[in-house]
Parts: sequence; C-alpha cells; structure tokens
Amino acid sequence: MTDQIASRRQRLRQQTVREIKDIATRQMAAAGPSAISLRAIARDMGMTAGAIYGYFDTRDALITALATDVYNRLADREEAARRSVPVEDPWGRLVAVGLAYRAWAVGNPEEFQLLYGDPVPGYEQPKDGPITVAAHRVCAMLTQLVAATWADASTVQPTGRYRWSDFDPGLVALVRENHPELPPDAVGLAIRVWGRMHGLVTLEVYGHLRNLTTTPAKLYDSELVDLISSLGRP
Amino acid sequence: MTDQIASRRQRLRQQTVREIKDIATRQMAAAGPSAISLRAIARDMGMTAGAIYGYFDTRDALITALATDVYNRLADREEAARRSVPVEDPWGRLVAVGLAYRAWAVGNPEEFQLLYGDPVPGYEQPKDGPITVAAHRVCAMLTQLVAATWADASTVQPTGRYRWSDFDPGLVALVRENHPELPPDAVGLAIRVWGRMHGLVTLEVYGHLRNLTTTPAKLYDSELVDLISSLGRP
DNA sequence: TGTACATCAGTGAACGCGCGTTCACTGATGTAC
DNA sequence: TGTACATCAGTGAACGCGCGTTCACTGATGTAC
Repeated sequence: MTDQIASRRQRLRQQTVREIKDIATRQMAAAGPSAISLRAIARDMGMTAGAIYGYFDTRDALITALATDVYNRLADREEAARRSVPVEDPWGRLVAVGLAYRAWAVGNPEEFQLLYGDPVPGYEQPKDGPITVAAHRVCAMLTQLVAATWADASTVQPTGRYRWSDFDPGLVALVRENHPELPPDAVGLAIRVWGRMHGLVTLEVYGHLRNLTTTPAKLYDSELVDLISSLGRP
Repeated sequence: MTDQIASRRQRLRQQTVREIKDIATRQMAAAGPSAISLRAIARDMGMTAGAIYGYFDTRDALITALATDVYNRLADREEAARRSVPVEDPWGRLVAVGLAYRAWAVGNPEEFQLLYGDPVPGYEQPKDGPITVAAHRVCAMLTQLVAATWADASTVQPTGRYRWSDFDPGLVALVRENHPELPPDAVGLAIRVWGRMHGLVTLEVYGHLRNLTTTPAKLYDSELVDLISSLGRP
C-alpha cells in the first residue's frame, strides 16, 4: 500500500519527464535541435520555467537524455531490421539495416540532425557518457555484418591495405575479441560501408538531393545493391 | 581625379565589407555558423552595432554573402584540382577532385558546416539566389567527370536502372545539352559518386571517425580507388 | 585658393525580445502515530 | 478516524545576459562654384 502510493508519485514524475521529452522532440521537429528551450517547454506544459529544474538539472542534461533515447531507438530499429533476414544471408541483412538507416533518417530528420548534425550551440557532449555507449551499439553492428560476409568479401576486396594501428585500440580490442580471425581490412571496410550509407542519407536529409532527383530511394537502393556485390555476394 | 577620389571611398567600403566577412568567418570557426552575430562583429571592429547596417541590410544578407563566397571558393579549388590532371585521365581527375573536396572540408570545417550542415537557426536561404547558382557549379563538375569516364564505366556498371524522369527537369536539360549521348544511368552514378565522397567526409568533419580510426585519409583514399575501378578504369 | 553645400560613415541610445538559472515561497499530497 | 508533521511539485519574481534592428544625430570627407 505504502509502496503503491510512493510509486504513484514516481509514476507521475516519469510521466512528466516523458512529457518534457516529447515536447522537446516536437520543438526539435519544428525548428531543429538548437531550438530546444526550457522556457518554451514550460510554456507548452502550462508550467513555470523554473519547474523544469525539478526534472532536469540543466538544459544540457535534457539534451543528453534526448540524444541517448534517439540513439537507442535507432539501434533498436537497425537490430530489428537485421533480425528480419535469416543469418544465412548476411548481404540481405546488410541491405535491411541500410534501408532501416535511411528510413529512420528520412522519417525523423531532426533526430538525425541531433545525432549527426551540427553540435547544438552551447551544448557540450559528455564523453564516455550514455551517448557514447549507445553510439558504439550502432557501430558494432556494422562490423559484425561485414564480418559475416568477409569469407566471400575477401575474395573480391583488396587486402593488406590496413594495419591494426590504423584503428582505435578500443575498437580493435572489441573486434579481435568477437572475430578473432578478422583482418584489419574488414574493419576498414565496415567503416567505409557506414560512410556510403551515411553519404546519400545526409545529402537527402539536408535537402541537397531535392533539386537533383525525384527518386532518392532509388539511388540509395542502387548504392546498397552495388555495395553487397562488392562484398562478394554470390 | 574626381573618379579616383570617388573610387577611394568605394575601396574603403569594400575593405570594410571584407573585414566584416573575415570577422564573421573567424566567429564561425570559433563557435559554428549559428554563432555569427552582428553585435559581436561590431564589437570586434570597435564599431557600434548599428554601423553594420551601412554594409549589410540584415544578418541574413551577411550569411548569404558568406555562403556564396564559400561555395565559390570550394568550386575554385575543385576546378583547380581537376585541371591539375590531364584530360586523358578522367579517373585521375575524379580522384583529384575527391581529394580536394576532403582537403577543403577538413581544413575548413565551419565552412563545410555552413554549406552542408544544419540550416542556421532563423536563417532562410533565398531560393534561386547566388547560393543556388554556386551550388550548381559544384554539381555540374561531377556530372562532367563521370561523363568523361562513361565510355568505359558503362562496360562495368549496370545500365537501364534509371529514366530521365528520375531526375530534376532542369538538371536533365543541362546534362542533355552538354552530353547528348549520356544515358540517365550516368547521372544517377554521378550523384552516387558525390554521396560516397560526402559520406566519409561528413563523418570525419563531425568527429564520428575520431573514436574509430587514426587514419581517416587512408579510408578515404581506399574509397576513391575503389570508386574509379568501379568506373572502369583500365 | 576659399567658401557653401552635399554626401555619407559611424554614434549612442533605445525598443522589445527570449533565454538559462536561482530562490524564497505556497499549497497540496502523502506519512506516522 | 483524526491530527501533526514531512515531503515535494510547482509558483512567481528576479538576475543578468546577448541578440537584431531602428533612428535622430554628429562630424568628417568630398564636391561645386
């Protein structure tokens, strides 16, 4: 009974936190991440500006929380996409993840901006904070997918280009642990795969393709098809 | 004599305009494009804030002027890179332009942000203004370079993927005028080439590669090498 | 060469705005006996 | 069931900040006779 009542207060708190985040997300959608304003959120909620400080210590804390959520949502979607294709078809999985990446970005351009666009003015991202952790989740998946194709990919991809010292020691340790046989070339390839996906997606999200093509999805599809054939798809 | 004196005033004006732009560029370098502030510029120049309005009608006008300059500088550098390799080697030219793109972006990250990053809050880009014109200059070059490789590229690239209706009518008209024999596939390819360059460059400029690789230039070089071999380099 | 006038760069003060953050406080919700 | 107390969400006013923009003005620079 006492617990129920105590947890009722907690639930109300969580609800308010949710509401704050939701409104912040809506503000972001309307005018970009830099438009997130505690005062405006309070106004929307019919509260005083100061009341927000009962839920977030500072504006930066709110932004950090938002970015963490966004990263996790992205990672969830990518993982769901990966699982939607059987393990035996790593190329298909890569395509699925690639499509999920674009779909997410095009569907939530502001969230994409928050993660991959200009740093929010006045906001300093905490290093090794939850954002970094969440970012690793996204990155690890690509490496894993490329690793799954490597047996075939290495027959058509040049090797011997890279050394382990070309990469971050932490990343190297992680890769060597999960894929002991994988050479550094595969890691280089994984990052380049990310780059290819990111390039067209960024151009589209920021509207630079608008005056060029009417079918950006088609371009992106071509890119993915060429990608997996360069990864030795049989 | 009268002309000389009159033009002396003009020269002073131009000098002041230069100074305003230079300081704005420096501000951008220090804190991103959104940090450009007329008041801060005036402060730096030892002037009153209102005095700026003798040179620019509004903050947006200043930003437009800056962006136009930046676009033209980028286009100049790319054209210089193109010319540095003989016409007979279109693949070499493409690589040179690609390297120039990255070198410019990494060397002037704020200028890159101004063109390709988040829209500056509160700034509305004039459509069909000087920025659009300058942007076309950059885009036209890539199409031209891909066109130069097309005789060989078409032997290794899939064709028949695209129709003219996949692209902006204005772009189509431009391409058909300059390269009457070129099929729509080549245009799609040109945009994808841009995407590949843009992907790794964006990730690097925004620091997303920092925790992954110590040699981003090497990754980018690999990407360009693979790119021209997929364009049928003999 | 000298004087009367026009041009124009820059001043300084003000307007109204929104922002993040702090703090002493009120009033309702829950707790303990 | 009723009363005294503690917790805590939210108030409202204030602080100090920087911003873009306007406007009547001063004073120097250049022009015309």
